[in-house]
Amino acid sequence: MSSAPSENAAPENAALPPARTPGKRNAAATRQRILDVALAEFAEHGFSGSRIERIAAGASANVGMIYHYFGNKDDLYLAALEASYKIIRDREQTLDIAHADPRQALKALVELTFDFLSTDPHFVRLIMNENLMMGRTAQRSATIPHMTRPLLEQLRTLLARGQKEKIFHREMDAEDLYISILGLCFIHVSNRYTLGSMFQHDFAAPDWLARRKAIVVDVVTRSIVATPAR
Amino acid sequence: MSSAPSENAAPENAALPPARTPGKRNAAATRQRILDVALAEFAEHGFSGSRIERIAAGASANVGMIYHYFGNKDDLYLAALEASYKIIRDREQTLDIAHADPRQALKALVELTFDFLSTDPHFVRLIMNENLMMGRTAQRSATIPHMTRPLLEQLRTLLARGQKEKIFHREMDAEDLYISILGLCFIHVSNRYTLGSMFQHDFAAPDWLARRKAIVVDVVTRSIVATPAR
Amino acid sequence: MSSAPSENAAPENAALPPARTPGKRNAAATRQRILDVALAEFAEHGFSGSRIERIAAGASANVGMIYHYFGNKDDLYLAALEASYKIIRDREQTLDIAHADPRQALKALVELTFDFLSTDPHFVRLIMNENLMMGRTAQRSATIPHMTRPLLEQLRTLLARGQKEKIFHREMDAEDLYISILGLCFIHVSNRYTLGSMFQHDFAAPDWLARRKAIVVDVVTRSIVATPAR
Amino acid sequence: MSSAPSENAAPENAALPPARTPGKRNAAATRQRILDVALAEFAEHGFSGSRIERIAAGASANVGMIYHYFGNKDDLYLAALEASYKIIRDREQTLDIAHADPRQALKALVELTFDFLSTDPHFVRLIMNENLMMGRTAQRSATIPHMTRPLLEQLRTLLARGQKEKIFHREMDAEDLYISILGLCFIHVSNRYTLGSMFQHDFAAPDWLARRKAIVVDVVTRSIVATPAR
DNA sequence: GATGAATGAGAGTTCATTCAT
DNA sequence: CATGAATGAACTCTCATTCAT
Repeated sequence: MSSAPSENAAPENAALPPARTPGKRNAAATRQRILDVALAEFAEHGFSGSRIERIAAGASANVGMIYHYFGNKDDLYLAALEASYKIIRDREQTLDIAHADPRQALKALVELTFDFLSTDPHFVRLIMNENLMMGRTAQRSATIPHMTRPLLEQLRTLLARGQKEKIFHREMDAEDLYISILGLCFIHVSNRYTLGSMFQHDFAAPDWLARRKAIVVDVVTRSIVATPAR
Repeated sequence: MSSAPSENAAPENAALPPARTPGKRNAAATRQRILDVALAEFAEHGFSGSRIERIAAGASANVGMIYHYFGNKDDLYLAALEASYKIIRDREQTLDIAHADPRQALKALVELTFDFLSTDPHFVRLIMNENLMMGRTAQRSATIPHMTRPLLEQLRTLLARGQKEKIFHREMDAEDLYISILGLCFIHVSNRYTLGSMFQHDFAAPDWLARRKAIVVDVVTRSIVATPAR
Repeated sequence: MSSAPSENAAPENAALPPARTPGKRNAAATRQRILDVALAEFAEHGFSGSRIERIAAGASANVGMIYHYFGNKDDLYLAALEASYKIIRDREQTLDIAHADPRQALKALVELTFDFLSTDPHFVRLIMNENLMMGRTAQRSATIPHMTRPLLEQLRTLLARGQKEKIFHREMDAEDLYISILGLCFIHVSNRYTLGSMFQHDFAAPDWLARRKAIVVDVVTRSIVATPAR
Repeated sequence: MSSAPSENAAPENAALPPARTPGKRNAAATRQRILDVALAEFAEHGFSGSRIERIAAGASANVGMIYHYFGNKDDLYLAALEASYKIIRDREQTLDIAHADPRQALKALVELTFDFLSTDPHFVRLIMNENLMMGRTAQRSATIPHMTRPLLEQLRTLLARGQKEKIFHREMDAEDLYISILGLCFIHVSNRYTLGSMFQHDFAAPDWLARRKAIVVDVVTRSIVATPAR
């Protein structure tokens, strides 16, 4: 159920002996379990379709605990959304754009995005749901609006270097490039089921994903590399 | 509110032989009004978030009528989804791919897709919602799974001609091309709000759309046109 | 669907050529069809469980007709109840108690009651339902309260003759005898399903009914025939 | 209102260790109150005619609690039916058939049945309703189908002894005898209102019941006792 | 006479939230 | 900290009844 328990729960549990004090359960751990389950629930059912009671049961907690730790359904959803964003942000930081060949760096960036969106079972669905809700919750968040800052910075650096080196000849904006990458990496996940019923195959199959990833890298690269006059 | 104004509003103004009172005792009109409002409601609130009562009120009907004509909420949603698909399908048929220069035809196709997805206030949201529901309803539909047949045929014809004429040198699959086009035309609509909070501007602004459309056409074109060895 | 179409509908249809005047349907026949279907519906589903729309559909009529002919659901139920009672009353009149040996006459009466209750698919269920509704409708009826008059008269005559002839030595009241007969003839029909789940066989099977009928005749007879001092 | 006052009301008046507020925050008591009221409601109005809201109000609970404890209306009805059966079963176990004179034992059994059916305000109506619903719920029950096992065993024992002692000469089956008893004890309760409107008196009047009980005992006894050749 | 569209009240059921223990 | 009983508002759906045509 948990999308990334190791990264979130691990620090809490690290120093804890397996046997806890009987009367007092581990508060932080309970909170984290609720959050993990909530993230999965909201991703799977959307906001309206998610059930507080199901989250409580899934986290081996009870409804009261959710209200104790998170206030209400809206705020729990906000917390889940932020937690989900944090995962991708942390992932992006692992890239080292600066010291690579721009073309290789671009490839690495696209592949990371493609892999993350294709692999994380919750992120795309949460984003879709949030957009269906017209960004109501993301706007309330103190952290989400800035989430892609680092990625964009990397992209800008990368673009500038490529253009200076005449590898990328076009004056493409980082924003435009980012949106193209996102669109090409997002669609087969977001539209997995409607595409599936159109083309009659599974858009999450590993083989298909591997082939598609190469195509996406190619499409993105072709869109900015300098070409002899055409 | 009406997603199919031509079919609904037109007869009222034109010369109708039976000449009935618009909102009263008119089965077909009532059914259509319900369907139009339901389409908007489901697009705006998703399935769970949509309210039968709100649809009834919006259609100047009452709850009983909805159940009389559509059976239940699920089937009303199915009808709305099918009606929405029908609109884009009809639009696509207006394209004349066969008799144009492949490059121009591709451009026309991309622009039509871009414009439709950017303009229709309901289609993208319905598709997103349907995917969040794991395609549960699209699978039940007798018509939806075949909806992109004609479009794909057009795309295959176009690709074949372009490749024969050596304008398109790549052996790109129609499916792959379609998904790239869809991804590039879909993302700024589907992710309008989360992108908006990242980049702090409105992704539905006409100026931005016009510029972006050109970029998308460019990215798609570059992805398949023959280029001198690179 | 009709519980006794021959007795009720026959006179209406007798003189009618198969082709009716197109514009005007046969009013009396429609009314009768509704009544027949209503009787079956009320017997099958009880008052609350019966559906006006289902009755209309079953009678190949429409809801408006039911209100036109019968006023409302309550009055339709009353009409159905009275129609059902009329059937058993007519049946009882076929007995000729006066000119038979008292013991034979008693047997004939018991068998007639047993057969009617076991055979008519609706009567017992309507009576049960009416009793569950605390006789609310039977009390409103002008005809129902007198329905068993003739039967009781026959029973009184029969008892008096049997006692005068010293065949029936007991001073049993006609009412008491009637209730015993009714109880013994009613229970396997009224409690068909709960008895069925207790004894694991079908209480409407012809074989069982034939055997049981003999037992009931025997029990009733033994209850009133004169016996040497015991 | 309560069908099982011993289990419900007694603890309140007795010395209860936890001593909770009667109507508040007491799961078992709330559940029992709902069940008691539901039993009465279903007996009075039948399944379709019963109202969840009325049951909640009658039990000083709210609608949600009913769904919390019983799932849905169907299952609440099942619980009520089982509870009602349990009452008569327990009552029957109080009889000591084995050590009495067969004739006396038979009399005791008939009188117990007669009294229970005449006295319990709910049982007969629930059985009638269940049969109108074609035993749909009794069949789902794990306990009901076996409910008359013990009674039938008693009856078989009693019959065998009576026949061995030449008091009962007939080879009457226990099932046949049971059905006769049930029919004779059931009819004035099940058909209380239709009989009432026929005979113009109250079939629940104590005087009438006392007289009738003697008759029923007599009819049953005569049906199986050995008689000199007739 | 006949049709079926339309109405409105109310039924069963669900669910976020509160609160006594 | 933790539990789960209790609440009340709302939601989907049904149905007897009316009424324009």
